[in-house]
Amino acid sequence: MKISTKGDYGVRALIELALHEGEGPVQRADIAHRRQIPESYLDHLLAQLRRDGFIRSTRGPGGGHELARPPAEICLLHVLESLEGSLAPLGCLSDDPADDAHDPLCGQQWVWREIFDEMRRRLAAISLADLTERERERERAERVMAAAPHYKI
Amino acid sequence: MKISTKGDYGVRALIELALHEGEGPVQRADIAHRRQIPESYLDHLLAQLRRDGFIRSTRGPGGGHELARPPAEICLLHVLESLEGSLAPLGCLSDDPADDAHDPLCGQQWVWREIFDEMRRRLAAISLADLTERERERERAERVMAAAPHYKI
DNA sequence: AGATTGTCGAGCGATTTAGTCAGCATTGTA
DNA sequence: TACAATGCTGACTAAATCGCTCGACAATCT
Repeated sequence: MKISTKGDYGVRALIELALHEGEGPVQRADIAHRRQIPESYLDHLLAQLRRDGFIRSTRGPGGGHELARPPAEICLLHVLESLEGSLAPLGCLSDDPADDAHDPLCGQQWVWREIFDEMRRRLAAISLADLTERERERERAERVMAAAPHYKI
Repeated sequence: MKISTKGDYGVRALIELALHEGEGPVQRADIAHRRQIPESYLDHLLAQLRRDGFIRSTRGPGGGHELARPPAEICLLHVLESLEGSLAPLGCLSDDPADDAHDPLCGQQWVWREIFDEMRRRLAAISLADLTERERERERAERVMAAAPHYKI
């Protein structure tokens, strides 16, 4: 019942791209270092995000990755589904044909249907812009803390 | 992000016990056959359910398993948490010390906190009695279908 | 004593997770 | 044109988890 590192790393990477929007492509190595993601693993996540149209990539010197759409038009649900596959807690609730729609708890499907729908609604309501805003706040707070160490908890 | 067969099988087993409440202990083999659960696997699930006080078991001829509490006082949340461990989608939201409370998406913890709470609320509101009632209805419907085959979809 | 039940822990094959790595493709710059 | 900087791809792997089996043991009834 856990979200994997794929979802985590992927979202972190997108936040990094959103923070530097309009400044040209950001390189794989920079994303990896700044967000603490294994560089060669990040490759695969970026590839997936590109396949699903969240980012654009350019090769060669000065190349890198950038958002393909404004952060406000990218929602957490779609990003996670791209990286993790369907988030359905039961195979039989999933659209994804990779889940072999016929095992656990299908008898209690009705219980999970609502829970799953509610979860999707909430995740769909959160955009990359929201996440980025929070992130900026967090960084601001961190800088204040660093400047006045005696206020630390 | 999936519920495993443990939760599934465990709930099915408890429903079976609830359906035969007051008729003395039900044997492992009977539960397994009637609910289509591998017998030797069921062992471990029953052991866990006993450790957590959902069922009582008696050995020897005529022994078996029975509910330790009335079905209305057993909720789906607790059963699943017993069998699956914490249902928290992030380690950092879990009470369970088995989850090493410090990896994925902790930066987006606030997103998941609410989703998780809502899920728990809903699962806590469903009792074994509710599940059993649904099951009885399902069986009734099945019998009607069997008696009048030409009504089948 | 012996049959019938539950209890417990070791082990095992398959799958998934979380990566690494080597080699190729593309593109800017000199 | 050469070459350096970047991204792209697929094969590989180590470790964890899942779903289960098995064998030995413990309790209890007749």
